[in-house]
Amino acid sequence: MAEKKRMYGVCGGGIAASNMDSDFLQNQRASCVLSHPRDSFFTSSSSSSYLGSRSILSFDGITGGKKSKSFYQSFGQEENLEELEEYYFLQPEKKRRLTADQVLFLEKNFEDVNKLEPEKKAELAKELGLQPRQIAVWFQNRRARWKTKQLEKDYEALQASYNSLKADYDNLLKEKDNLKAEVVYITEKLLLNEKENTNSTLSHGGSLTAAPSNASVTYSVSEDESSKVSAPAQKQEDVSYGTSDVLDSDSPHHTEAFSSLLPPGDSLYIFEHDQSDLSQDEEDDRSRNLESAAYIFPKLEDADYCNAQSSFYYGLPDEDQAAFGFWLY
DNA sequence: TTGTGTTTTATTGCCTCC
DNA sequence: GGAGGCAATAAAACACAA
Repeated sequence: MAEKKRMYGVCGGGIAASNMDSDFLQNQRASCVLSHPRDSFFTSSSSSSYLGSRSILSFDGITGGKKSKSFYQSFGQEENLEELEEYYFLQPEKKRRLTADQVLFLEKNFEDVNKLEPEKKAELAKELGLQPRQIAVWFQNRRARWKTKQLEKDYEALQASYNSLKADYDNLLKEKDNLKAEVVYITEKLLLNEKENTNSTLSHGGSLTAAPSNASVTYSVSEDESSKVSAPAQKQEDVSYGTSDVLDSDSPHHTEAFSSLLPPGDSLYIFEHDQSDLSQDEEDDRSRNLESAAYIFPKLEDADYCNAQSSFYYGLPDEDQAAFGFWLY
């Protein structure tokens, strides 16, 4: 690539200067030294429009720190101009850091506009005694730094947003698991009561009796029984039933939860039972029914009453459908 | 003092716009 | 085709621990 940018070059010798034409280099030489304390030695040939650059050449300690041999150490004030010029322009290129003031000034301008108009660039260069190219480079690098910072900020914001959403999601998952466990618990209770009811009916000469539609709801679960039922779910998901109103057997809300499954006007008639009455076969049946019910119940939240009822009804084995049909209607 | 990591200054090559 | 912007990179300057 020819060219344009190779010509921006810094004043003085070194790599960048090697691509410059001689007129350009003459001007740069002149402008380079103007800002130096010994500017007067070189002003005669200057036609530069800038005050010149303090950068690149290493004759002037600007920012402190490690420095190569200084101008004044190398040459006493009596040295002749040829040697001085040789010193300046045959020096290998050295980068110079801008002074704190220069940086501050540039930073303030960067706050106003982060892209420079050519006029502004020339103005800043003149004001700071730098090459316009240096100003342009500084702004370019500054934009790059700003962009990097911005990316970091954006990343942090996204990370925070992600963490927040993930926390919400985890909470919803827990809530879902809790609700699932409640469904299992409730279903088990219903099935147990259905069994109990069947047994009771058979022991009373085989005539089925349903609770009157306006009968009061009675439901009770012993402390011991409750813990037996909930234990597996707790073990698996660390679920606490104690937090649920629905599952609080002492709470009036408990029966309301069951009643919500019934047609308006009907109420649930549930007998107390003794779990110890269950045989191994009955336990197996119960497990099977629990699986079915646990699969079906989650649909209830979106379904209207009829849909929920039919889902519940048809999702069970035939014999259980009959049983549920008995006590639901 | 020296080795090493970071920051700053500057260059290069490519791209877009006018 | 020239001017200017950007990404990638080099290299000097700087900071700091050992």
